[in-house]
Amino acid sequence: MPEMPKAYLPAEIEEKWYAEWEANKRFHGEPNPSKKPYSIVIPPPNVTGILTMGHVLNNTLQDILIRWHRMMGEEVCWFPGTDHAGIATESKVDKVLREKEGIDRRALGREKFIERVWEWKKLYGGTIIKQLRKLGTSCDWDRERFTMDEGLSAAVRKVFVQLYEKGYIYRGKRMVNWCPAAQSALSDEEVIYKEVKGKFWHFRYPLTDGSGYLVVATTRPETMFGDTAVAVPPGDPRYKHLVGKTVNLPLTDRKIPIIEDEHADPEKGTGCVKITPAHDPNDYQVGKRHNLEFINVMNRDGSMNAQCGKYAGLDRYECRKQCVAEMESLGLLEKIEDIVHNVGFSERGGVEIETLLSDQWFVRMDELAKPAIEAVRSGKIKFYPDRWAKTYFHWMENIQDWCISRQIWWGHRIPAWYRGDVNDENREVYVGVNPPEGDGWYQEEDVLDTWFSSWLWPFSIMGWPEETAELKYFYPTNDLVTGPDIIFFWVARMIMAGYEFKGDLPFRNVYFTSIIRDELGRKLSKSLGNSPDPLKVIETYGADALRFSIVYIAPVGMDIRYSNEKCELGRNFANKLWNACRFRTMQGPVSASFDKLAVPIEKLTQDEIHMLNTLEKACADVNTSLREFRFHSAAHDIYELVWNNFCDWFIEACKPRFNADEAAKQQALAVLDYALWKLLRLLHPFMPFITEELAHRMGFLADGQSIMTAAFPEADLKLPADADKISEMTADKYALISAGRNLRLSNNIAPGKRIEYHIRAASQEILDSLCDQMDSLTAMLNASLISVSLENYASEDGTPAPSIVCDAGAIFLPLKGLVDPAAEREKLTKQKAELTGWIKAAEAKLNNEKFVSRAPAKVVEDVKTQLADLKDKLARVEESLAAFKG
RNA sequence: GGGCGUAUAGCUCAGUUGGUUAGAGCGCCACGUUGACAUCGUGGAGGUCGUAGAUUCGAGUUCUACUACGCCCA
Repeated sequence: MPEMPKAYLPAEIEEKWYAEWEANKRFHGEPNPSKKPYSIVIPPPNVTGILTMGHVLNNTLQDILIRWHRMMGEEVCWFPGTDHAGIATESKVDKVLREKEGIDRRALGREKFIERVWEWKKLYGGTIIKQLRKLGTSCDWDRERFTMDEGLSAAVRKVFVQLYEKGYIYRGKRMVNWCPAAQSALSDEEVIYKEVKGKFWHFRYPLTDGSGYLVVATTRPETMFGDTAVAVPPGDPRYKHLVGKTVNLPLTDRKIPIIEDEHADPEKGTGCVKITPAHDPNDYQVGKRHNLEFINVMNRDGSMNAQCGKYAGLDRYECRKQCVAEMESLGLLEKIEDIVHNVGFSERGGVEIETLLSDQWFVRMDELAKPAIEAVRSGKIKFYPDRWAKTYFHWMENIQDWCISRQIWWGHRIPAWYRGDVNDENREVYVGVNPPEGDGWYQEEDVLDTWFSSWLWPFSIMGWPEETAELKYFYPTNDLVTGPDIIFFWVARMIMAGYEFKGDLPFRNVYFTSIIRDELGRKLSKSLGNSPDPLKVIETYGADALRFSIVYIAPVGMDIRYSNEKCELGRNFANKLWNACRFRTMQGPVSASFDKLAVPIEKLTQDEIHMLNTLEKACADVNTSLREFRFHSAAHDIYELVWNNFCDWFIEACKPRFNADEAAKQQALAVLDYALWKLLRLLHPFMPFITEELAHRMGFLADGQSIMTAAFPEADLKLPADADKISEMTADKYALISAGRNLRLSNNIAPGKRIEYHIRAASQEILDSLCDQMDSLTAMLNASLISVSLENYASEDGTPAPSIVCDAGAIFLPLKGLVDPAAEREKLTKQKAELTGWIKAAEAKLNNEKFVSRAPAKVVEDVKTQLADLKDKLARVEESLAAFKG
C-alpha cells in the first residue's frame, strides 16, 4: 500500500470506485425471497433537465437510505429513470429547431417533429442520469426507465381506458387554464398565483334608454368584447329599478342585460360588475345561472379574435391599451385605480394564464381520493414531517377534476378515436388500448398531461401491467423522498393510482425534503443566476463533501440557506478522517481482529472504555435517527464522534501507548481498529467514496470486497457493567486536562514547554484512577511531572499556585513566584461569585417546600448532589483565594 | 380571507416526551508548525431563547394573544 498523501484528494478516488461498483453490478437488485426487500423509486427528473442542488439533496437522502438498508442485509433496489416533461421538452426542441435550423414546428408536421424530439432525447436526455452518477447514487441502472418507453406507455393507455369505462374520464367544455405560450390547457396545479401591481379601470356603460350609465370596474378591459351582462347585487336599492333593462356595450353595437346576481358585491366599487362568462370562472357560473351567451374573444396564442372588431388580431396587452384609450376619448373612462391583485402565471415561463372555455379531457377525482385519504389518515402511509398530512388532506378533501389533455404533440396521445364530422358534437367516439377496426376513424389530437404517466411510476417502472416478479417482490416500495412542492402534482396522485390500479399503497413513508435557497434566502433560479452548479461543487470539494455538507446543514422541514462555501465543512471532515487513518497506517499493519474486539473487557483502559461506550451509543443513535428520517441528526452524531471523540481525545490518549510496551501498543491498536472500522461503516451511507477507499487502504477489506455490503454497525458490543460510570469519569478527566491547558495559556507558558502540574483529586477513587492513567494524562497536558493527592498544592516556600476547580478535582500550575496575584484574585473572585449564584439558586429550590414535595425524588436528589458539589468547589476556590491574599 | 411554518450567540442552525450552569459549525480574539491533519491544534469571548400573559414546584421546551417574516390554498 503506497503512503497516503497528506491531504485527501477526492477526484480520482470517486471516479475509480464508482466505475468499480458499476462494473461489479453492486447496485443491482433482484427479487430474492430469502431476503427482505427494500425499494425506492426515484422522483423522475425531467429528461430535459440538468442536475440542480435540489436533486443533490433529494438523491443524497435516497442514497443514504438505500445504502443503509443494503448494509443491513436487505435486498435493495433503487429504481431510476426520467419523465418526458411534455410541455418543457416540446418547447425546448421547438426553440432549437426555430433558432438553429429556422424550422417551424407546424411546417414540419407532427410525425417528423416527434422524430426530432426523440433524436434530441437520445443526444441529451441522458445528461442528468450521467450527472447523478457523479454524486455516487447507487441506483439500479439496469432498470432505468423513461415515461415514454413502450411498457410505460401501455400502462398509460390501459389506465386511461379503464377510467373511461368506469366513467371517471370524460370530455367536455369547461373553463380551463390556458397558457398562450404553450398554446395548451394546463391543470390547476400548474398555475402559480402571484401578487402583482395592476389597475382597476372604471368604465361607464350607458343605459340603452339614455337615462344615464352604470360604472363597472375591470382589470381586464380587453375582455369587454365578451361581456354579455352587467350584474348588480340582488335587491340593491341603487339599481333595483334598472334590473331587466339593458346597457349599450361600448365599442360594440351590442346591448346587454342588467341582471341581479350575488356575484356582484355591493361593497366593492359601485357594486356593478361586468360579466364575461367565457373568460372568468366566476362569470362562467353567473352565465350558467342566467343562461347568458358565452363569447370567446381570444385566439389560442393570446391575441384577440374576430369578436373584437377592429381590434381583431391584436395582442391582448396591446388591445387593452387601445381599448382604454378609446373609452377615454369617448368620455367613458371614469377613473383609474392602482391596485395589487393576484394573477395566475404558467408554472413554466411565467406567462400570464387565461381562463377560457374549451373542450378538454378530465378525470373525476372524488372517488379516487377516498382510499388515498384513508391511507394517510389511518397511518398506513406516513409523512415526514407529518404536518404535510394536513396540506394533503385539505387538497384531497376539496379535490377538483383533473384536466389531463394538453394541446401539444410530445406525450402519450389520448387513446380515443372519432368518426364523423369534427364539428359534430354527436360524432362516434371510441376509446381503447388499440385503434378501432373499420374505416373513417381519426385519433384525438391531444396528448396527456405528463403527470398522467408519472402517477403510475411506482408500478409502471416495475413492468405493470405485466405481472412481473419485480412487482411481486418490490411493490409496494418502502420510502419516497421528494419535495413538498409536488405533493399535489405527484405524491397524492401516486397514492390514488396505487390504490386504484394496484389495489395497494405505492409506498409506506414519504419524506419531504427542504427547499434549497441561496444565502440570502432567495429561491434558486436561472434568471437570478444564483443556482450553483453541483458538478463544479463536486470538482472543487468532492461528492462526499457535498453530500455530507448538505445533509449536515439541512434543517428539518425548513428551507436550507445554501452556499458553496458550506461544503468546506464536508471537505474538512473528509480530510480529518483521512488523516486519522493516515496516522493509523504509520503505526503498523491492521490488527488481526478488527471485526470483533479481541481485547478482554477487563483489560480495557478507561480511555478505551469511554471511546467504545461513546461509539456504541452513536451506533444506536444513528440507527434510530435514520429510522425516523432524521438525517441531519445522524450526520451531526457521526461528525461529533469522529472529530471530537475519536480524533481529539481517543487518538491523543493512544499516542503514548504506541511508544510503550508492545502489549499496550497492540491493545491500543486493536481497539482503535475496531472503532475505526465501525466508524467507516457508520459513515458509508453519507460518504460512500472515502469510506470505501479507506476501508481498503486500512486493510479492513480485501480486493473484490466492498464496504457497500459490509454490515451496518449496531450497538452490539458487550462492555463492563460500569462502563457508563467510567465514561463519565473519563469525560471529567478530559475536562481537567482542558483546565490544565487553560492555565498554561492564560499564564503565557509556551505550548511546547513541558511543565509540572499538581492535581488535587476530588476523591480517593478519582485519585486512583488518575494515577492509573498517568501516561495519557502527562502526554495530553504535555507535562514533565504531575503530582496527585487529596491536598491542595503547597510549595516549599508557601507560594500559592494558580488553579482551576473542576468536577474531578482541582488542577494547579506551580509557577514558583511568577504568578500575578492580582490577576489570580480577580479570576478566583469571579469564579466565587458564579458559584455563589448557583448555590443560592439550588438552595432556593430545596427551601421551596412545594419543590421538595412535588418534584420527582430523582430531581430533588440531583439538586442535592449538585448543591454538595457546588459547595465543595466553593470551598476550594475560597481556599485558593485565601492563599493569594496571604 | 383560510391553513401551515419559522422567530435561540455576529451568521446558519441543533435543542425527541418541561428538570442540573442552553449547544454545534462558520466568523471573531489569543497562542501555536513537539512527525496524522494549517482542509489543523490549544484556549477564549459571545445568547436568557420575538413580545405580553397563563399553567406548573420548575418552561427555550405546554397554552393564549400579539408582532415580524416565509410558504400553501381561496
